[in-house]
Amino acid sequence: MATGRTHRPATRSRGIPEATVARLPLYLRALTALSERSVPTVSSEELAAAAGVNSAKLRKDFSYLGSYGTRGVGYDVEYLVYQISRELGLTQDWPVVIVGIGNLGAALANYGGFASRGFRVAALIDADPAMAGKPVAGIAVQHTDQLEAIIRDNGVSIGVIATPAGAAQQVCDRLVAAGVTSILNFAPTVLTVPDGVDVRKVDLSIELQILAFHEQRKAGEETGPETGPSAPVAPTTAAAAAAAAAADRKGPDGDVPAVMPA
Amino acid sequence: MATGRTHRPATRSRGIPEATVARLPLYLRALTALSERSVPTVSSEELAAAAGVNSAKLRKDFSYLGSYGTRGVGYDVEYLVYQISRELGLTQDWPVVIVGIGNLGAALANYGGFASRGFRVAALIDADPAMAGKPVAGIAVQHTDQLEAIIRDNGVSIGVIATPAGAAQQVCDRLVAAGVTSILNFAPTVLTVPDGVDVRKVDLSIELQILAFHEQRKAGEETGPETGPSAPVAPTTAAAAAAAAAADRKGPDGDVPAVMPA
DNA sequence: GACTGTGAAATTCTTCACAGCA
DNA sequence: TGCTGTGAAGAATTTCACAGTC
Repeated sequence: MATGRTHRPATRSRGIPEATVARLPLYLRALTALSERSVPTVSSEELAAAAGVNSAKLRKDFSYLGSYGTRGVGYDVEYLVYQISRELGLTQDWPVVIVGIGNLGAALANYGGFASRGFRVAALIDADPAMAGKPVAGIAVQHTDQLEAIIRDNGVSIGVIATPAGAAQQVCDRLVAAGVTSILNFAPTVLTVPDGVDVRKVDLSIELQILAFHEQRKAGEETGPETGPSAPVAPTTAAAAAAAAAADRKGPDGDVPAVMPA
Repeated sequence: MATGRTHRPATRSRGIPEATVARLPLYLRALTALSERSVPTVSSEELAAAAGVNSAKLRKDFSYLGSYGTRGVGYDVEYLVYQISRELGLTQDWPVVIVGIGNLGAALANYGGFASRGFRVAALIDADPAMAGKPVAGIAVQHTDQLEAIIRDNGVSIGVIATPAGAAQQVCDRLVAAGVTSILNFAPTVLTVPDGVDVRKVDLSIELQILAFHEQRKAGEETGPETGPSAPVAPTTAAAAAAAAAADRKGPDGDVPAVMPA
């Protein structure tokens, strides 16, 4: 994912496997739900069911964090919430900026889960001058010109990119230059970043395509190969490709005005 | 993921690894961009760079599809676009319904990548009677009452859930009962589905938490353990947990009832 | 007796390195 | 010569199964 070097020093220091890290938020969510219901302890079996994984995997995952359970009893919910939160770095406050306030950016700004789990929306940034000053989710949108100042003034290290694909790399470069070292990318583009910067991407179109693959397979099993569940279309390859590429250029929000050549 | 049996009978030929399937959309996107620029052929090295993977992996991935390249030359762009599209089931038309037309649902409806890559938004569905009839992305929102009829009339097999977490399982059950067999879930909940139904989830909060984990580690490497990049907060564990759980219940869009101030 | 923690086996995924073909 | 296709090695992840502890 990163660049050049011998991959990343990555999951080395504490030795928590990446796959485990990716599941910790899942466990945390299930645990907070239990905590809310004042459930004092859970077994690996119960918690695993709530998190949608199997219990052996969960126990193995927790074993990387330490021995936080009690044999014959289970895990103390509150204690485990704390330990996982700490491990994930959620006991501190992470200021986040969202760049590109189209439909998606607005949805993200309004997303309750942001504000409450250690993340604070420090600023909303858009390239459209007409957006400047408008309140979205109670926060006034600021112009892209302010990007570097906002990052530095707020000590922002996490940036969310919800711009059209065409603007994403440029925005990314500016974020990184200003000091951001983690990026969540919603634009359908591969971002190039220097070593030491983490990028995670969320791509709606990709997820749907993966579903389509499995869906097609199901259909094929029932009715034989090459049979679709609905009106088969078979568009001209070139035309479809062009349309898809054009759509990508519009960005996650379609043609909604967002950040553009600043 | 699905059946209790020995998983898939692995119908001889088609043994494409899941990891490979997940990358095909990435290759497809890079290829469509090349196709648009009328580039006739690419080497594995070039295409891999464009897709953000390494070339050995790409060649291995393609080897599961067949031998579509030419030694000493590379891959024919158009041909590969077609082959991957076919493999992913994108040469047919997939009607999709989006349930939950809040900020996020509206963003999804407006997402250009949906419409152009084999997916067609067949309907937008919301539980709020006030939303019924309102046009979002050019499509009139329909009430949840119509869900089953819509699914059946349109032969929908893929559903997108963008409702609050509390409604997600119920919506999921109805979708599945009506015939949907693939679900893309944006609600921060684990969905339970019968065998044969695929669920993929997209969770903004989880992605951010994973970034925070790595971010924390970076900070720790520089300045020693337990040092934050910003104002450390250390909230009461129980309070934080309750707040987080409460936020989840509000759903991906927070508590905003409907479409943004368009 | 119940349930965790964990070596070891099994499986999946990635990378290497080179044979083989245009 | 240049680049694909792929066995084989290596790494990561998942699962098994059971010893250990409360």
